[in-house]
Amino acid sequence: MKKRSLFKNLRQNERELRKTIILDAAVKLFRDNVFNGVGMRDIAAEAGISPATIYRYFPSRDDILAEALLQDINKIEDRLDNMLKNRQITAKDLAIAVVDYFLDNEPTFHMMCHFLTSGTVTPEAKNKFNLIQEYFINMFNMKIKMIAGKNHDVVHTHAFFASIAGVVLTFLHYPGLNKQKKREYMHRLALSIITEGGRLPMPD
Amino acid sequence: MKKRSLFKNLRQNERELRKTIILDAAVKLFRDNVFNGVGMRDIAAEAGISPATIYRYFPSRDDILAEALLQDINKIEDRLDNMLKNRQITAKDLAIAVVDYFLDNEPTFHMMCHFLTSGTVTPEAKNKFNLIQEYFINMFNMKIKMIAGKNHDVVHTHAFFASIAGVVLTFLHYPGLNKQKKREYMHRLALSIITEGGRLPMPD
DNA sequence: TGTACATCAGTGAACGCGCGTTCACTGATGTAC
DNA sequence: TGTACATCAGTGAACGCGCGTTCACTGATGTAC
Repeated sequence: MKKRSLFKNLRQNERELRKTIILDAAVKLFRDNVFNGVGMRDIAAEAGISPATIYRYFPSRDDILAEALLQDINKIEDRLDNMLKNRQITAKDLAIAVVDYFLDNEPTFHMMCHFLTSGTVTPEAKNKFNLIQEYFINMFNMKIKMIAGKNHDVVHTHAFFASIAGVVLTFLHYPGLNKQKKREYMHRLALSIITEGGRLPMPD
Repeated sequence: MKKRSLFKNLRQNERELRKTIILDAAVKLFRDNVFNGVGMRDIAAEAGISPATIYRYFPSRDDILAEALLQDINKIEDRLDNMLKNRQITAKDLAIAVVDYFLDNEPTFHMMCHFLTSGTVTPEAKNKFNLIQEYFINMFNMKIKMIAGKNHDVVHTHAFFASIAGVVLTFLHYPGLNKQKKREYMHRLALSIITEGGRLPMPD
C-alpha cells in the first residue's frame, strides 16, 4: 500500500518534471520570438519531442501561454521583491520598473494583451488566465501597500497598473522613435500620470 | 481633352463610390461581430460581390481594417464636437466619453489593439495606421486644448489617452462584473487617474 | 456605321499555407497470479 | 520464473479548417480610325 503510493508519487514527480521541460522550452521561445510566431511544432522541437507529446501534458496551446505568463509574473515578483528589499523605493520607481519589464519582455506584454482582448481563447485557458490576473493584481497590490501603507485602496492599484499598461500599449510601436527614446518617453508619461494625473483643468 | 478628363473623373467617382460600398459593408460587420471573425468572404457577401472583387479596391484586409478605423475616428470626432459645441465640458466628461465610446464600439478598440500590438501587419497597412494614429492624436489634442488652453502640452494628451486605453484594455473582460458594473468601474478608474494620478505617496 | 482594340468591373474556383489538434500505433515498464 | 495484462510515454503522419489572396476568364463599355 505504502510502496505503491510511493511509486505513484515518483511517477507523478517525473511527470511534473517532463511538463516543466516542455514549459521551459516554450518560455525560452516566447522570450526570443514574437509569440504569435511560436507554434506547437517549434515548442516540440525545442523540447526535443514530438508535437503530439505536448498534448499529454497540456490541453491546449493557450494553456501553455497562460503557464508561461505565470512564470513571467513570478519573475516580475522577484524583481519587485529585490527592489523593495534593498532600498527605499517610491511609486515612481515602481512605475518605471513595470514599464521596463514590459519593454525588456515584449512577448510577455503581447501575451497579456492576447488574453485581455481574447475572444478566441478556450474557456479553460481563459479561466486560468483570470486566476493569474487575479494573482498578479493581489501580488502587485501587496507591494504597493508596502510603499503606500495598509490603507491603500486596491482601486488605485488597478488605476496604477492599467495606466502603465496603456502607456506601453499606445507607444510600443510608435513611429519615429528609436527604442531608447521610446523607453524614455514612456517613463515620462508614466511619471506624468502618477504624479499629475491628466493635468487638465478640473472645474468639477 | 476636357471631355475626356470629365469622363475619367466620373469613372473615378464611381470607383470611389464602389469602394465606399465595400467599406460600409465591412464597417457594418465589424460593428456587430468580433473583428477577427469577419473575413473577406463575409465582407464580400455583405456587399453583394465576390471576394476577388474586393482586391480591385483594397490591397489587403489590414488596409480595410485601417480604413474602418479611420471612419470610427471620424465618429469619435463628431461625438466630441457635439459635446464641445453644446455645453461646457470638463476633462472628466472627456474621459468618460472616450471610455464609453470604446465600450459601445468594442470592435473598434480591438482593431486599435490589433494595430498597436501588430507584428503581423503588412508594412503598407502599418504605415496607414500610423498616419491614422497621428491624425487621431492631433485631433484629440485640439479638443483638449479647447478645454485646457493653448499652452496644453501634447505630452499630457498622450498620457490622458494612453491611461484610458489601459483602463479599457485591463478591465474589458474582467471576470465577475457585468457590463454595467464594468462600465462604472472604468469610469471610476479613469476619473481617479486624471484627478489624482496613482494617489501614491511621492517622497521624491 | 462598322470594326479592332483597350480598359476595367467582376467572378468562381482554386491555391497555399499555417497550424492546432487528433489518430492509430509502438515500446517500455510495472502488476497480478 | 513465466505469462497475460494494464498503464503510460512517445510518435509520425494526417486531419481539418480557416482564410487571405491570386488566377484565368467573361462581359460590358469606351476609343481610334
